[in-house]
Amino acid sequence: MNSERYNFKIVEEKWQEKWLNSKVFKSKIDKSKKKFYCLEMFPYPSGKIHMGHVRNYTIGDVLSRYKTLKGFNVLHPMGWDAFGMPAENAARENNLDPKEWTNKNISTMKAQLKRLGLSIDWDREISTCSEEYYKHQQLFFLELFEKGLVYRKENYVNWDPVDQTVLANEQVIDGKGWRSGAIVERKKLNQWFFSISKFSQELLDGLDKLKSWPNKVKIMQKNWIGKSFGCEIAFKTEGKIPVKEIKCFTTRPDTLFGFSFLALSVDHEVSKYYENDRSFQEFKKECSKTGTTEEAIAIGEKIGFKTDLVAINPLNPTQKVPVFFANFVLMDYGFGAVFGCPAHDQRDFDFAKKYNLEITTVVRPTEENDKYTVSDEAYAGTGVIINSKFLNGLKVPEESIISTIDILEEKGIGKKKINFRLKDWGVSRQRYWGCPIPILYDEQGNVTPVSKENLPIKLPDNVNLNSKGNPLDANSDWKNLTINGRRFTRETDTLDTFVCSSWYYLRFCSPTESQYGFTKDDVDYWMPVDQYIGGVEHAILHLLYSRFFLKALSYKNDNIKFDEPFEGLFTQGMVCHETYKDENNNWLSPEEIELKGNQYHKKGNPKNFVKVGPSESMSKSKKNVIDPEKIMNNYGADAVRLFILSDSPPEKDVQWSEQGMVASYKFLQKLWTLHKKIKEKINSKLKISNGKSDLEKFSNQMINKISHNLENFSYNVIIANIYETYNFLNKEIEKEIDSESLKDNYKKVLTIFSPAIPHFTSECFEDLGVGDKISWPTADLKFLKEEKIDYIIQINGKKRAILKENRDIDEESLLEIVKTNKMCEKYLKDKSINKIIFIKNKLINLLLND
RNA sequence: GGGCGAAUGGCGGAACUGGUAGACGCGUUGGACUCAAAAUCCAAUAGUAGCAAUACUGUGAGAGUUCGAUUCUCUCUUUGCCCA
Repeated sequence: MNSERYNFKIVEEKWQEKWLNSKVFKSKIDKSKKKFYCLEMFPYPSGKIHMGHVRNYTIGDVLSRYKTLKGFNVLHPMGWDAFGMPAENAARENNLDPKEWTNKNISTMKAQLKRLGLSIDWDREISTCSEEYYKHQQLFFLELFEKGLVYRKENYVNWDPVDQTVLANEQVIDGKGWRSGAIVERKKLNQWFFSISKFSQELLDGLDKLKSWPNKVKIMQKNWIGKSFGCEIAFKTEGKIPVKEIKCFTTRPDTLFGFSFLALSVDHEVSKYYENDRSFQEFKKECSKTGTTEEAIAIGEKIGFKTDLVAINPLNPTQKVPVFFANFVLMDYGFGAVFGCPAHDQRDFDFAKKYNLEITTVVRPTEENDKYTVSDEAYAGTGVIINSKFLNGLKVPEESIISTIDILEEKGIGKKKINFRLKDWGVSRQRYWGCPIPILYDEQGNVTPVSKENLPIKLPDNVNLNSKGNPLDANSDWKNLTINGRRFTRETDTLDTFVCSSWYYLRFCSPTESQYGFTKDDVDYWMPVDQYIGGVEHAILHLLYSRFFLKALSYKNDNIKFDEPFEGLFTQGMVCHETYKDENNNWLSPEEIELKGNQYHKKGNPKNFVKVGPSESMSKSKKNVIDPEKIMNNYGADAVRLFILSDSPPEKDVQWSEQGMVASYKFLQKLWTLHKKIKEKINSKLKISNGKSDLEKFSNQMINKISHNLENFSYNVIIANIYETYNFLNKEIEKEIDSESLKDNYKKVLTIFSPAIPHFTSECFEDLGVGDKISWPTADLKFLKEEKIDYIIQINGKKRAILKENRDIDEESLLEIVKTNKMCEKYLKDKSINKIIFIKNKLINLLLND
């Protein structure tokens, strides 16, 4: 027997070079072919790739290769999300240039991705930190500015005092900065905003059209947009200060008779009467300690500052309640004012308890009796309205809210209103390593957009990153300029990196176009992305921003003929690994431990036992990472691809297992041995004509299975199918087989294996000398139908036998066979058949009279 | 607290529209080869009873629909994710 080992090092390198040199993955517009745009979320060039990338890009690669074989014109590009804070931080720590640091990482990671054997059109590579990319982004900014979709406003932001930057809400975790861990403060700054909220309704409606998106993601976006139906109410006020009316938005106008206070944001215009009030200023300071996230507000203690005003209940004018400033009211929700109904809102309840305010129950749960009152906690459920005069008896919520709004509208007190939770997107970042905002300020501080012919506004080189705050602001050479004798200063904030990733999918269509970010022709052909693949952690922001950005670009622009960027979305699960700690609770990496018996201990230290923790997403901080490069060096790219696909469905988390990895590696060795045997048989030129052979039947069924599983992203099952095929062929090869038939079917088998293990199958094709121009085989239907079928024989619903009989056998004939069958006889003896359930080509169920 | 999902052998997981539960892999056990080990190959592997054929039980728990439920409906438990 041929004992030649499969040398993945030589084979993989050889094919990767071939693919690269002959540009097999280069994509061109070809209107005679159906296109398929496969896009994976592009990586941040942090240094080297991690297993999450391996998984993400392997999934996309399998799909791209499959679609190519199916005859689609496939666009499968890759680029770099190259702006962002880590470059700046790393550069500062090591006294490097962020650009150099980033480019070095890009070249390392690019080599690693090539090493994985991805079918990427590298001619379309883009990097968001290149001028060639961001100059278009600056133009888009100006375009949106002209359309009135960009504006500047002073706003409270989450301020990270350590990183000296503004954080987005999602960058604040438990009131702390996501990177620095510093307690986040509230600070007022002038910021640029994109009017995403203008598109709230459209973004919501668009979700219905996204048929191939996971429902989960659509629901998350829907909740994020947060459409609520309610009512705007104007409360009359009285008091020492000259405020006569305060407007509120509420979703629960039906609880107006439970009104016991009015709460204002500290930024509400009423606050101007308290500017010189020292205790108010202190209160305000206290409020700024709470973050601005909804969660921080919900968890934090509710505090208030009583004003000199009282508000009058519009439905009950004799009732006058105090007006507070409160830390749980945000200026950008509704009108920065809410009415408090403690009995039916927990937050209001906590507040009322603290300040000893009245708590009037106005909703009674249906199952409770007349004596029901709210006592220990607020009741926010369904029921009927009580203690509310003319509202009494209304069903909550289906009747009560609408009826109350009608009454309020009739009386001219309130107005029906729809409110969205989605807030405008603050895009200013006080950072160096980002896309400069193309805006100038004259000496009076007036905003002047940079004229388009002066783009790009390039980031200056050689900045001092060790200055406090924004390095661009400290760089006066760059910041100050004179145009026609007039002095200007540049906007020194840069754009949120989410802006860069909000349109990169368009850029891939026209990666070298210099006039505009993309051309109509390119985008008309390639867009939308047919399949987008990435982590579920981007379910809300990145995907919502991308959807918005396309809407903003097509706003007042008829050139863009599609309104959603991503037709299909697939979110893959994380790669997990067990975690290890030593006796002192320090994290240990898998390389620092070894197994003796069934107990792990520290390498070279058998007495230092290791505590094994749960399997968690690989992260540097927990040291449970496996370096893909090492793994690829040890086992090869195909083996890694095989393993990363095999163990779990792609949408679920997968556990990294060294044993599983080794098994995949060994499998390819076995497959190579089988290949050699098959080659030998093919070359033997044996001729046997025996009609439909088992081999033909099997390979056709397998084509059907693998095609089906590929369409459904059941990639783990495909790997099982590959193993099954091996098991079958390994037995079959011991028999006498017709050489032509073997060759023909084996080629098909290699083809359907090829999306998963492309180097290996390319080598096999070459080794056989059968050429590499292959296309996806179609299963011949005549082989899918077995002429003998396993019929399930049930008696009283219990399986009693399986009989192999002819296809399409009728009920009577099958019944006769069953009656005379040894296995079934004993059950039928002395019984009569009451009813027969017969499912053609499946089963027969005999119900007996007992 | 709300929303969405999940629960199948020792483990990861299969099972098309209700119709053979446990494909495939890992692990484990036994065997072959070897002076020995590794590697490789072969076999067994849900549980219980039995020498066996076989029988019974079994897809988180409990009910329901059905000739038949891992699959559909309801209640509960545990758990994950997102929002709060």
